[in-house]
Amino acid sequence: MTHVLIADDHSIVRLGVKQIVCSLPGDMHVTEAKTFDETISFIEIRHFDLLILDINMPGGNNLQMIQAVKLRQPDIRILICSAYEEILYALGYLQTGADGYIEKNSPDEDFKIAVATVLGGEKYISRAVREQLINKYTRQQEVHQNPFAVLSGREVEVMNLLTKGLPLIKIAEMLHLQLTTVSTYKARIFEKTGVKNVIALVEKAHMYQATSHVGEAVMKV
Amino acid sequence: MTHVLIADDHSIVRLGVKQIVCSLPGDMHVTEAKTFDETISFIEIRHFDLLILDINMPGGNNLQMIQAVKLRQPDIRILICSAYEEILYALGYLQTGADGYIEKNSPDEDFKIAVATVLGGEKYISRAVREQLINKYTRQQEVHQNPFAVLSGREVEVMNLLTKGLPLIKIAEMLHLQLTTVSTYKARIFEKTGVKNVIALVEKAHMYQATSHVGEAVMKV
DNA sequence: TGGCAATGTAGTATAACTACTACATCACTA
DNA sequence: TAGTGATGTAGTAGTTATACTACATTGCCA
Repeated sequence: MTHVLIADDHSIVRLGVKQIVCSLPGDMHVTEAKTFDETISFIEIRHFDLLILDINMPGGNNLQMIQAVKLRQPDIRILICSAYEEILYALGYLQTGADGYIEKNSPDEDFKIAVATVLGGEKYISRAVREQLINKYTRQQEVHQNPFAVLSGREVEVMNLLTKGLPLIKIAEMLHLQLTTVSTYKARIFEKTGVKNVIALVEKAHMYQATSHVGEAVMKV
Repeated sequence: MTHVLIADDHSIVRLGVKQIVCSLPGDMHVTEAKTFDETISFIEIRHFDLLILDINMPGGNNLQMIQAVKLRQPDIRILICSAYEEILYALGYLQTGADGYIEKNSPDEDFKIAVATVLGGEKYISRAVREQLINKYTRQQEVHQNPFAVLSGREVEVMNLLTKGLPLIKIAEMLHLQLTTVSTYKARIFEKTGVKNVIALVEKAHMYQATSHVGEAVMKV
């Protein structure tokens, strides 16, 4: 008997995932959780083989969720299921201890493969993420999965002000720089972190706030 | 034979919805669309009794979708299915021509009731929205602490695009408005919600999206 | 140790955005 | 029913941001 816990705040999504899970060979027993707190409660009282976790649910949404789960059941498999653009976040989650990461808009077939793979004890990595991984390793040195680690000191300063919603002109004043200089930093930050607008930047910052070196970089200013 | 078209960009959601639909009595025939364009294509070539529409899908996301659909099949029923906090937007959609509005995180039972109700030719209104309607008519006494409740339909549309980080110029194109018009909405949204920049807006939106259950609990007091 | 990439800085031209104002509808209220 | 406020829409003029380019400095590695 395989015990699967599906954690997603959308019941319709749970239903879909449940169907995927039940379509797989083996005797599946599915439990559903609507919030992260609920998820933790279940994990504390029962054993599960697999947790399929929506990272965008109330009370959750960051890397710490993985640790919170693994702390209670170190041998549980975790398949992250998310609406986010996979390639941006997958590596971070995988490194923190997740066993797979799949986007909600993946085809059913991929979903089945993901669940089966993770249940089988292997990591599930979609082709896109696999390529990203390879790129990371063929590049120099250790995997900085944290995109903020590559920012320079000045860039970090600007980023911190940007993510507060301050206009460039104010930032320029504060740092005693020309507007255009700040603009250049902004462009470089966007490029390095792979985002297209401040909102995405803020979201990305949220994702990495748990593990980032950004705080340190700010301190040394 | 009842023909149902499910429009959602997440296949897992389509799967869930399909299961709900097929669990209902009657001979159900389900078609799936992944984008709004695809939805329109289907509607142009075949007749459907019911469209279950995710308002947050690529190429869609505004009130005009309803009209685009009704223009082609005036007698089609439309059930809006959304991840948004229902109570904020439902009335606007219902007024534009939708026959029902259900949140993705509603219990399966409610989902079934919604589909059945709309198929039966009636409007589906959840209790929360019903209460909102009543409140609207029995005058507004208790303050909506939700700052988004005071936004007009158009403002909500603009807000949703803004919080995705889209530049005004794109929003203007999408909604077929002048840039300056969008700018006006933006200013009004900022004023009504009491924020000074998009980032604060996004944060505020997150806040009120995460507390939806709490909100309901408050209402029945 | 010479070279190259990363960093800090900024200008010019252009594009995007905001502030302020305006006006027509519509719904509702005194 | 006239008046008032909310809504949908947009223009003008001025402000702010971007793209692209440039250049000096620094650190590091071959």
